[in-house]
Amino acid sequence: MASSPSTKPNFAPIRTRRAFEVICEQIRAQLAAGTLKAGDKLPAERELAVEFQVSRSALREALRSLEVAGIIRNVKGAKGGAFVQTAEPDRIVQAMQDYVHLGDISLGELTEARLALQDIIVRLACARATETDLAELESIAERTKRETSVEARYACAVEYYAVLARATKNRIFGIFVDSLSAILHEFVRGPDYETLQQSLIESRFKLVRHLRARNEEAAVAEMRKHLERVHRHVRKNSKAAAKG
Amino acid sequence: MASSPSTKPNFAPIRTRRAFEVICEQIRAQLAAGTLKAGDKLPAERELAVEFQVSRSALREALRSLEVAGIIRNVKGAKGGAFVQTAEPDRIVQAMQDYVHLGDISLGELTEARLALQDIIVRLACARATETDLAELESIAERTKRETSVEARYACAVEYYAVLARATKNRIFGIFVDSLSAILHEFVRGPDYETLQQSLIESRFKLVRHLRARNEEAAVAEMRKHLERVHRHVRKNSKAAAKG
DNA sequence: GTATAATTAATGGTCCGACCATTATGCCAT
DNA sequence: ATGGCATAATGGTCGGACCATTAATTATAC
Repeated sequence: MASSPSTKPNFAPIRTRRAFEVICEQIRAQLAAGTLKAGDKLPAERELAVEFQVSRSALREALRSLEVAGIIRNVKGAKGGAFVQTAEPDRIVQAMQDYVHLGDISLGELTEARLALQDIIVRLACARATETDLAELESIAERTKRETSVEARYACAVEYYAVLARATKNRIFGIFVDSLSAILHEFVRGPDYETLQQSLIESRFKLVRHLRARNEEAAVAEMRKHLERVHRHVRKNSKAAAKG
Repeated sequence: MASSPSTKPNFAPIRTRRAFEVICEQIRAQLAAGTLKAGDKLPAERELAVEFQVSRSALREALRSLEVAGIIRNVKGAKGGAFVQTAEPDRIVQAMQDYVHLGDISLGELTEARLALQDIIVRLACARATETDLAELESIAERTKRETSVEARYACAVEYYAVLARATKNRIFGIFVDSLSAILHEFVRGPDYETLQQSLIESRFKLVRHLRARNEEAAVAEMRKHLERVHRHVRKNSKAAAKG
């Protein structure tokens, strides 16, 4: 079999395909084809290994890949197994985080992208936000005012942005915003973050008022003013960190 | 050892942390801290296993996770090993693709997001594109005209969008566009795709002219017209596929 | 009869030790 | 020098074992 002489004038791509890759592809294909869907349970590892005619180790590496990709979830014990997951954007967020950590993206790019995105989101939310959305935004802003710890208030801010993104009725924007928020979170610490937080709360109320009035331009302007303040803070901190 | 009675009043968080997860975290931490950076080579699997005091299998599952995440690349043979990768957005794209396949995102959301994104991109590119960028765009459009196969022309289109995104001088937009393009690609097939392609070429030249004139509004309008045509096609195909 | 405890079986997580396939390196013969 | 051959390093795969957790079943106590 190996390198039979002659009759091989084609310079085929060498690419060695590893067993676990092939397995992943087959399972992904079944997903795309709809044969497998969220909630389904794959056979047990030992069974699958027999079916694919590979060792359990190789099969496990495939399952591990799919788990890391957020496609399945492994649960132990009797009646356990690999369950196809419902869509969760977490993995996308982490992929972006990894990408940034690998060093190619500057803080400037991140903040610019966030500003541009938030622009779109505010415009869409202005057109589509239901009264429920608006009420939820207000309630979060109220809660922020009552919270005492920096951490708790930050969590409120994240939630506020998430609800705002949801108000666009387009989940893609939610993913993008989540990713950028998660990455920028690492920069947000600093000595005067607490006083900044305080001053941002009022801005959130203003934004809701503009949204409710369906005043697109005012809402966009408010969000811009808001974000630019945050970003000035972030940039200052990052410079301080670079100096230290 | 099992369930030693009494002396356990602490309600610790249950979460069983698997070995490979801990390993991943440690390596990721070294990445974020800068101790590890692109190009570095990790010790051999057998060595690492000793260092982490785990079996080679567990260690391999960790490496496999990192590889799937695009953080390292495993290369065989002597002088092989796990090398920390330079940033590649491919994984983000695939994460998004997985997310869509898991069924939460509609075609409408995808096209809307793409339209909004391309809006921003055109505006930024209009302000920042260098003559080199513009020349490259033109050259790609020229090449598209000369290509004969549908596939080759599609590849040109992808490249055109990529170069346009690069002209914004912000890589984040490149990632977003790549992701959406990859996903929408699956829908683009269809009987009259070839005639559509033909009619789109002229639009690309027009866009470059608008960009070169720094005429933002005209450029945005041209792109919108362009994309709306593509999306009408895509939507028609997807309906046809749903019917069949 | 019902509630509780012990048993069992299924399953993912881990470990070990072996062998294979690929690759770089150096040595040797030509 | 050049081309081939042995060697060693290294990831990929294998097979089998044991552990930990969990659900179902059975036995026991009341």
